[in-house]
Amino acid sequence: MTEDHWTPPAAMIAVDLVILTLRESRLHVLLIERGVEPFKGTFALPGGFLEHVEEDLTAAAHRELAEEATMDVETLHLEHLGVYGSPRRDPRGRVVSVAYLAIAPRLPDPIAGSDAADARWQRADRVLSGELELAFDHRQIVEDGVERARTKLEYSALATAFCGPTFTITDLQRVYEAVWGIVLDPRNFYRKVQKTDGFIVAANQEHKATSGRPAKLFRAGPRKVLYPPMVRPTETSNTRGEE
Amino acid sequence: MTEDHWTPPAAMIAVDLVILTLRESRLHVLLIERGVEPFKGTFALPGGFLEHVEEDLTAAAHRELAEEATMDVETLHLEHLGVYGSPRRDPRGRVVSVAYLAIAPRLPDPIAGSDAADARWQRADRVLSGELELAFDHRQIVEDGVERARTKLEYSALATAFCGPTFTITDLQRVYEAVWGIVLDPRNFYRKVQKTDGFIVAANQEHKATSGRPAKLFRAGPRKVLYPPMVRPTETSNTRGEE
DNA sequence: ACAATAGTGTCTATTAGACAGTATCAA
DNA sequence: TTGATACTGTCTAATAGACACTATTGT
Repeated sequence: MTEDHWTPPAAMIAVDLVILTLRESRLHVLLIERGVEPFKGTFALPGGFLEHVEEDLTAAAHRELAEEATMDVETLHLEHLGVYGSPRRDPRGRVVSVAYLAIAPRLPDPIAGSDAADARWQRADRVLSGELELAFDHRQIVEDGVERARTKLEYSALATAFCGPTFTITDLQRVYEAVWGIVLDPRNFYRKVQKTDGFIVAANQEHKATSGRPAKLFRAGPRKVLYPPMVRPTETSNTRGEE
Repeated sequence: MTEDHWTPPAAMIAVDLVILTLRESRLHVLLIERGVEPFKGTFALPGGFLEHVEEDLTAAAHRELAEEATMDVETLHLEHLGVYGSPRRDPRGRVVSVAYLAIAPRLPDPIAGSDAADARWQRADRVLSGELELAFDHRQIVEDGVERARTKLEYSALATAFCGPTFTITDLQRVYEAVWGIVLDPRNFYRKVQKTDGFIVAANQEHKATSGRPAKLFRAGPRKVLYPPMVRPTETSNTRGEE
């Protein structure tokens, strides 16, 4: 903070959101099809400009999400992901974008809002591979968001945020497998999860119906940080080789 | 990114730097005494406004560091720490600050630059405790930076960045002890560090002179990520109770 | 009965934690 | 020889990884 006698050049502040969820055991990211130039017609992250000088950054993020995807996500926890401020990243001028990451439990199908032609869940791997091109530098932001999620699964209870209010241990295992792109041993996974106090708590004597033996249901426990962490296997025995 | 027909309010972009180092086995942070209003005369993090629309954020960070602290830190790696954008955090108007974290190996005593009355290394614990008050929300930024450093010591080779080009294993242990504020067992520390391939490499047959048995010198190895991580003891046996 | 999913038990190898003594220098 | 710092070895408890079987439901 220096220089009080001249006015430094100002920039527009944008917020962008990386919202991740699981659909059919695959990691998906919420994207909107842009309805206005620039990049009209291509997919982009939900987000937008700070609207007035008094608006808080996270407030702007929540507002944009509601506007563009009509998602009622008051409870959605937004975590700061990074700042993207390369001088030429937006053709309209100097835009510094603050990116947030959120994990969505279930899948309230988004509805396109005012400025977005369409809002959809898209497979994260298609974005990361470049198969689906995004506007601005949003592919990079998605990549950073996915990487953050992978890391946070290790030392935090983030995985439960991918699940609904109640879930089975198998559900939880699917989260790890989808985000990490590997296969885990159910026996070791059960043991590890069960003995990590406060990670998950039994949702008393409730069960679930499919075909096969009913499963016990659990809820997210109070513990947010995992000591010792879940360990990501070391680049071997990757059966379902995603990415 | 929406709204193309009106111009959103712009904000000033600032960069702030948390530079950490070790002096006399204690964690220190680089602060400057502000030479201009607001907060003239109080300490603050080095930093300042983006100067022109084409300037990159990290470029601005490096420039400010050179200007305010006259530190020649081309090689200093700046890591994005966070964004601080509360509407009222700066009395001059809407300022969104991008904070960076860096770890400095040795201690080239800083020289006060143009806008800073003074530039000094200050003990981090005095800042965190509130004993030394900082301008703006800089105490919070320092707190976030220190917490980040603590975490990164666990799963990255960051600790070597606190040391000079060569160092002894004891030097490295002092880094962990100072940042974590605990005491470690030298035997277990030696074993752990030695068997983590690529963490440190021997700087061949060089020694050091003090009083006592000479120590072998090492350099930072190629490994940047530590698997398995160094583990921070669990809140017990904290002999030298810092913080 | 069979299919399908849920759940458990054991053995082994590795690792962290606790702990005490030897080695090498200068004075 | 003493003081001061550098280094090393062992035992034990906890944990991860590998692996196969039993349990409970619907059809």
